Amino acid sequence: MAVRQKAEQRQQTRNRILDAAEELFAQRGYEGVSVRQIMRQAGADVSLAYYHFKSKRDLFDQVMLRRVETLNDLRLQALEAVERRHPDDAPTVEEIIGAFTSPLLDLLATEHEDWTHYFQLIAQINSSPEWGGELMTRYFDPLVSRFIEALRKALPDVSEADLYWSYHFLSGALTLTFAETGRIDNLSGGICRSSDMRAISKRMPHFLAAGFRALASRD
Amino acid sequence: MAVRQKAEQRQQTRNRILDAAEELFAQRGYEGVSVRQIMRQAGADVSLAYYHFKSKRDLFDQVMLRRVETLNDLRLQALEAVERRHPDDAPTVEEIIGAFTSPLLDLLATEHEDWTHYFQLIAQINSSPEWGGELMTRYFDPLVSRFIEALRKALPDVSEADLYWSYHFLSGALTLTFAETGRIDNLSGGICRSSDMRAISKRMPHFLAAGFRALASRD
DNA sequence: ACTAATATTCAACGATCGTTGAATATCTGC
DNA sequence: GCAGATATTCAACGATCGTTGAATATTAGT
Repeated sequence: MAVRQKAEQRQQTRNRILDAAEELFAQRGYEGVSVRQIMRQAGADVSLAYYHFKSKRDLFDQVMLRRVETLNDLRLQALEAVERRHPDDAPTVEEIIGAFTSPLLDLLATEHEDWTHYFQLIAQINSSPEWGGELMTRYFDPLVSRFIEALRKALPDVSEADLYWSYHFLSGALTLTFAETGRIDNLSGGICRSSDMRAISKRMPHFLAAGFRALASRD
Repeated sequence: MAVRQKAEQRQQTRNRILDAAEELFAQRGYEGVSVRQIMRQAGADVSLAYYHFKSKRDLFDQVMLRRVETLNDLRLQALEAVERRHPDDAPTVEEIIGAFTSPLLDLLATEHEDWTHYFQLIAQINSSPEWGGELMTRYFDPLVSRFIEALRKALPDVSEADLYWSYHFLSGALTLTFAETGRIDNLSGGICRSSDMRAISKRMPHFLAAGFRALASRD
């Protein structure tokens, strides 16, 4: 009974390792975690990591790759849904930014355990001089270019430089928010909570869209 | 001749170690750098690190502390200068945000080598779940609260939650921008450069001030 | 049932880690 | 110029690092 136990369990073990690596990398960074700590958390022997992955760096890359396609697909679908609702005119900046951010909020709302560490990891990579420039470009550039194209249509008079800088500010606000460091909890004395996704979705698109428009409509 | 050579050289060596640590921590993070690598770059023996500092962690803390007071002072002075120009009414949001950001731009313009690694380091800490919440609070909370107080006066109808979330988005945009990861250079195909402080100072305060106002004037 | 393939464990490698105590060089105060 | 303080070097500690090869357990194909 139970045909193909081996292939099933292979993926199961592989995912257990990826889960442990994702969580620990997100908490302490790539260099702050050892393969031994990852495998201890995964409940398996150290050398099993090198049976399933080529190296520590390869394990890290697979952690990144595992979810990036799902995320990019959801974002692209959200953008296309918004564009479908505007067959003649262009969508608003809010709608486009909403399509960029709401998949993250939805994933956290429905599958929080699975995605929270992944977003924290991306946040750290994004602001790291060593990894940020290259890795973010590699994984997200096509999708981001697609969103920037949509934003260009929504803001016909914006200059290219203003457009890219606006996106850069968006990216910073977004990644820090999803890093959930607890900073805003401390600073606000409990008024705001890092994990309050409803509070974020009510505010972030408005805040950022206003910024885009402010730069686009400058003299 | 040369009275007090020893005391002078003590500070000189100490600063050489701090410089090396600052640069390497900024590039690869706390765990990504060894004390040996730091001392190699500083051109001194490993054990000298433990003569000048208690531990690796203490060295890291001193790297943080060395510049934080200067930075906070400059920001506070900039804010007070803005407020002095408005004896009766409140300063604008742009002016307040300018006081928060322009000291960073000025330091990079005049003493780039000294400060660029420090800002990169802060950017990484800010979006790290392990360090971000606590360290940023410890070093910057009093100053940030002072700025938020000024912003509250400039936006009399804003809710507390909107105010703190707005600052959070500002903080994300600010730290990613000063992380200078080269991401925007890649994404924009060279149109924008991470190191172009003039481009940043022309855009960031406008962008962020518009965001603050958008949240403050919501129904 | 037997064999080949796959999955997992065991033991160890050389390298590097943070840290320390003792020895040595250099300067200061008298 | 000498004694004591200060700064720097040398050598080493046990622990942990990433990684590997060989041995063992488990499953798959026939």
